[in-house]
Amino acid sequence: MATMTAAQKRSQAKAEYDAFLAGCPSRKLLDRLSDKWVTLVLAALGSDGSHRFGADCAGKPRSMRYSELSRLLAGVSQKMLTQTLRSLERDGLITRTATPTVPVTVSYELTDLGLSLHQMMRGLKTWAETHMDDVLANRATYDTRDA
Amino acid sequence: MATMTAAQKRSQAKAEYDAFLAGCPSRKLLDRLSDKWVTLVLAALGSDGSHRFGADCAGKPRSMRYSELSRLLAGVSQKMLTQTLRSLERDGLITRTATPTVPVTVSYELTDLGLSLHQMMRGLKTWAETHMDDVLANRATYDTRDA
DNA sequence: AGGGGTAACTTCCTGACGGGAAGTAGGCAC
DNA sequence: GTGCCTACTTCCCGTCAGGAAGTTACCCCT
Repeated sequence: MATMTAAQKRSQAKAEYDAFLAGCPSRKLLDRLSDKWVTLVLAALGSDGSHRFGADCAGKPRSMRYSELSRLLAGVSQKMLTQTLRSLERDGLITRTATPTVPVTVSYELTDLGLSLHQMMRGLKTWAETHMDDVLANRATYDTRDA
Repeated sequence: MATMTAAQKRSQAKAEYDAFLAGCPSRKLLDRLSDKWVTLVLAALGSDGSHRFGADCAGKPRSMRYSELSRLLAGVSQKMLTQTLRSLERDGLITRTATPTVPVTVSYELTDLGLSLHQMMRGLKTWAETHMDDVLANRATYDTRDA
């Protein structure tokens, strides 16, 4: 067991996990990742704060406070934000750091694992933003095809 | 409008759509894409049928029948599969082709737009399968940290 | 000719889950 | 002491997903 190299373990994992199967753990993981808040939280933590000015900078991850995330991810309920952050922490994708300041301050940051996933998520978010027009056009065509 | 180059249109779209905003159309699109069945359907249609033998071949998209998808995506209900396929068709990501054979045969295939999204989805599915062990390890640590 | 079979849905019911809003802890400023 | 701040937690309720049964349309078999 301990005699396997990382590469061996990786190839074995690749062979054993199949997200198409319902019972597979990786399927459950994929279900978890396929969550709108997960996508947005990862996209938020991965981009630097100046996404509005410089677009999505692929640079170093940034730690954000709970309230910052709450503000950036417009429309997220506090319950879902907490829940999403907890599950991401549990899965080792982000770290939670509580500093005992006046009112306790909590900051979240991507781990290396989370950073690797962030690449995917950022791509997904970017895809949605760039191909929005195509999708909208297709919808218009579809809706008028047979009224 | 028609005088803009594709690059110009793209940069404009990039500037206008921001998936972090709740009201933005791209946010709604991202929500739609962040669906476990969407991810799996796209992953299925993009991979050739021999994913079990040759893993996820990045080759040409493959048309699949309703029943094939239903079988491959273990656990999907017929209702959700139909619903997912309909919305993907509406958004121009897949095409639906009904051939009037004995019992009508319906096949689905990725469009070019869908194929570009498929790259993302395949990456996501692969990520889930390859990093499953890391996540599992992190969960074990988290759960035993404070019982 | 009538019963059975098949593909691709559609409908109905019910339980789980997400959103909204209100409540909690606890330390400091006034 | 009263109030406020952050970061949650709890409660309620509407919506939505899952499961199973029903539907349509056609052909085959007897």
